[in-house]
Amino acid sequence: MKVLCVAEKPSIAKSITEILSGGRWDTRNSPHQYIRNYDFDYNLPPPLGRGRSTPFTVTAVLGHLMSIDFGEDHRKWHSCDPFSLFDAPILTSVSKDLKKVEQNLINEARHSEILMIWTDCDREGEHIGSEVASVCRKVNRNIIVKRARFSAIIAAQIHQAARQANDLDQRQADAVEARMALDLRIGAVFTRFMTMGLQVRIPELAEQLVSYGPCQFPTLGFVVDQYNRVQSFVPETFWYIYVGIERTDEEGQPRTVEFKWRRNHLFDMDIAAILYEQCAINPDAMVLKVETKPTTKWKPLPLTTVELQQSGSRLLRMAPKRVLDIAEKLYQKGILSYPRTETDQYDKAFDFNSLIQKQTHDNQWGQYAQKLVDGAYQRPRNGKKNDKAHPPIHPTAHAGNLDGDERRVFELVTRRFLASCSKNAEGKTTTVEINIADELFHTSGLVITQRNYLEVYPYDKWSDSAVPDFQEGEMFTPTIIELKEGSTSKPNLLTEADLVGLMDRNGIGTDATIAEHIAKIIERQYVTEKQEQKVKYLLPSQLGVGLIEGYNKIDFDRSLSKPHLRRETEHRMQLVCDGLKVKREILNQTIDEYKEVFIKAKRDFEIVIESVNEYLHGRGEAQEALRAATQARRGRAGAAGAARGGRGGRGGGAGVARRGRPDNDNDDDDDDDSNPGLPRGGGRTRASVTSTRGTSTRGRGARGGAANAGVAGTARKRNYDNGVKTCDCDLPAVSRTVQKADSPHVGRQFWTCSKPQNEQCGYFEWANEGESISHPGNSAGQSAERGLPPSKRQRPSSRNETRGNDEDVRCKCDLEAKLVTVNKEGPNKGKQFWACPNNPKASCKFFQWAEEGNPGTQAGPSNYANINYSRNGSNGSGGGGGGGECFKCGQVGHWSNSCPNDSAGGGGAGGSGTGEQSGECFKCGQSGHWSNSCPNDGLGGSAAPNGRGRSGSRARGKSRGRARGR
DNA sequence: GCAAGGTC
Repeated sequence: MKVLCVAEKPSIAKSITEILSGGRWDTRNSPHQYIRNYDFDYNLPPPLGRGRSTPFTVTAVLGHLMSIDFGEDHRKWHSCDPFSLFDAPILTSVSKDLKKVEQNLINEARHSEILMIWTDCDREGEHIGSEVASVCRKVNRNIIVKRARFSAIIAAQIHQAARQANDLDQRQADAVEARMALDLRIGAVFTRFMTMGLQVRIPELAEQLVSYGPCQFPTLGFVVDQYNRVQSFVPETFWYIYVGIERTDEEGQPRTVEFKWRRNHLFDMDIAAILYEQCAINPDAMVLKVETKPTTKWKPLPLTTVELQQSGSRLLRMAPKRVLDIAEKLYQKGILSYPRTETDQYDKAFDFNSLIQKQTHDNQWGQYAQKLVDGAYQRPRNGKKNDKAHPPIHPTAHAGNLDGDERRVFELVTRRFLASCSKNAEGKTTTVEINIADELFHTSGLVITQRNYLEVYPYDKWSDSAVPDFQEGEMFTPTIIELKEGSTSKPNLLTEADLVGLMDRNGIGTDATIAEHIAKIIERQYVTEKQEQKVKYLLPSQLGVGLIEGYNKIDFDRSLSKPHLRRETEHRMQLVCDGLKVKREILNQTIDEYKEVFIKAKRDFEIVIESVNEYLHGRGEAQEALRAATQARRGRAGAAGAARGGRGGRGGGAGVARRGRPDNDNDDDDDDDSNPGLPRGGGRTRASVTSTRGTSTRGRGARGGAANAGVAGTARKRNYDNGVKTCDCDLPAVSRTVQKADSPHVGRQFWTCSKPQNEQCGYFEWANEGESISHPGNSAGQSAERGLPPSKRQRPSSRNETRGNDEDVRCKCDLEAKLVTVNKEGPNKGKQFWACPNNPKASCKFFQWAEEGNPGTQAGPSNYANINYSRNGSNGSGGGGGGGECFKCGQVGHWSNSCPNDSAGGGGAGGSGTGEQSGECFKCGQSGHWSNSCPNDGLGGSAAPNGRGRSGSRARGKSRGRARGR
């Protein structure tokens, strides 16, 4: 009896071998240069084994083995209507470059009785396992397939995984298969449609590939949102009292001690002036309090992939993709652990000592490592994430021979590792509070008592700033008392590090692919990089803004440029994993929805074309502003000193801006503890809320919305009378109006997230032209309770299936909660509870024990029939609007998946739809032929747009719809 | 010439 073990990658195959074999194995080459086969005997007990030495072979694949594509008929762009790709057959085959990997499996499986799958313990791993099984079964029908599950490469777990191997989880594999098919179909449909549509209409884009992807577009959406936020920013002037006193410090040097006003600053100059006058008339200061407290600067958490990319981008100024590529190289050289991990906590049995020991030879951090070995070591902090597959990124060896960027990345990872194995930095802060004419001012200083991890981690800045001696009760007269003017500062464009964080928080891409998506939107010329001094920002191109704004003007239920659609796909995959849906259901449901989105996009594509054209050529101020920014960037081409730093003008000189920052804000490090993409100065605004101006309109709400202050949770008009616009947190968005007189967008309204600044999701959207935003004056919270967001009513997701049942269990995201069974040993084992169905990154952490007889537990295919009923009802009550008709027959009152006129089209849903829906040539717009055989080809780009596309395509779309309904 | 996800 022989057991064939297959890991997801060669490194894991080797690690498993080292553990199971006890260090004694033979190795053979495989047909593939990167893969080796390891042979040894292992004592596999019953029931799997016979309790005696069993021949084991361990090998690996290189991730997914198969790839999918359309058949020959549909692979050529001009051979079919993009719409037909929604239903075209998909072929699965082993990729060309992986044929040798397949051959190795075939060779080994022929002579094995058991196939043991050792892929990573996640959905993708389960799918890769199913691919391996299918290849092996082709040559050995009776091979027994077992799945070894392990969450860390440690001996106890690996042995246990082998001995308790069970079955592959077909549901997880199915979920991945659905995701793959959806990504391919949706990506291909929209990419071909957009590319061919724009190429013939806009001469500059004649050669341009205009792709759509469910991750690409939301990524671009974040960049455009932030660009718009910067454009719409309205600086607001504030005033504050500045107090300074000259004192000699401990070294006998004179210095000015600056005191901050407790009120921070006020937006009302009159009140600030009155308070200032009182201080000026009676400037005697009395020291009320001198307080010294211990303070801690926390050491960094263990390093995840996302963190590595962000730190690398911020501290080393490298593109996230480059950081990851280098980490990958170092991993292959054997000096870094696996670099794609979501885990920021170490396993209990992790061997820190020997790893730290390896670094003691380095001439930069060797001494520090030795100190850790000699007793300064402290176990790393635990983060909250664990992918159960890989430990945090850490150095596995010492490397003294690296140079360039490899050296810098290795140094960052190693210093971070050593820092995380150190003690926190400790210090003492002294706060002095004084009173002048009943106004309070304070200053503080820091004395670092133990630098600890800071010694090895220079990326974190924490510096001494001792306060000269003050005594409680002491009286003095300040050297300076001034009324100063300042201004809230403009937000910056996104940096790549910001974007990585936004994508991570919104579940766009995975730790391994986030960087690729960013690189992709740059490659597609949707976004360019803009260097400003030492920081690189992401500036959307005219094409990028034109596309996003164009699509935003089309009234989709779920915008193509927002993260919701991707989140919905994730949610549905989870339903498949949980057995609440089957693959076919979510495929049908999702494809039907996208067909409707496509029909709408096609019908209204003129809006997108106009928007792109406007940004490329239009005379509007917003368009010219963007063109100017793009051209300035090109023209500058790195010219020194041209950049202004991105922040808006501050009225009060250099000192003002610093004064506005939160207390103790000397955290100038790489911690991602705020959302840098949001307008700065918000803390100042909030501080002023507590001022004496309770009835003043200024300063009550967030900046930029002075006229709308307090007008949160506005109801959306048009098609959503009962609904509200939601942000990316799925909370009611708030409206704001651009007021800056010199802004190209002045007077324009936009939607943004209602949360406090440092918690905002990054959502930004211009209100549509002509959209009337009513101001009922209710709070966002009230709105949320009363009205459903439009998505909830119109989206045919699983959320709606049981809508109307009062006993639904919903998580805090308002998603249908998933039922989970406790597997952990203990008194609750076997009990069920409800949890948030979102992926761990987006989870709201909802928890509720399930009770017996809870109707939610019966969710299953039988509920599927309710979808249509529920949807019809909500659709009707929602007022319908232009987008509420079935795409199959064109009638309102039902959706395509329950179309009573289905047979009218003849054939399958896709087949019939294809011919009628959009069967015209892209070049001339006529039906009866495809663009590659267009008889009107000679018309050229200039003739095509005139009239034909603009009025024609829209009118045709509608008439076809009606015709089908007859 | 399309996507996103693995990995090398």
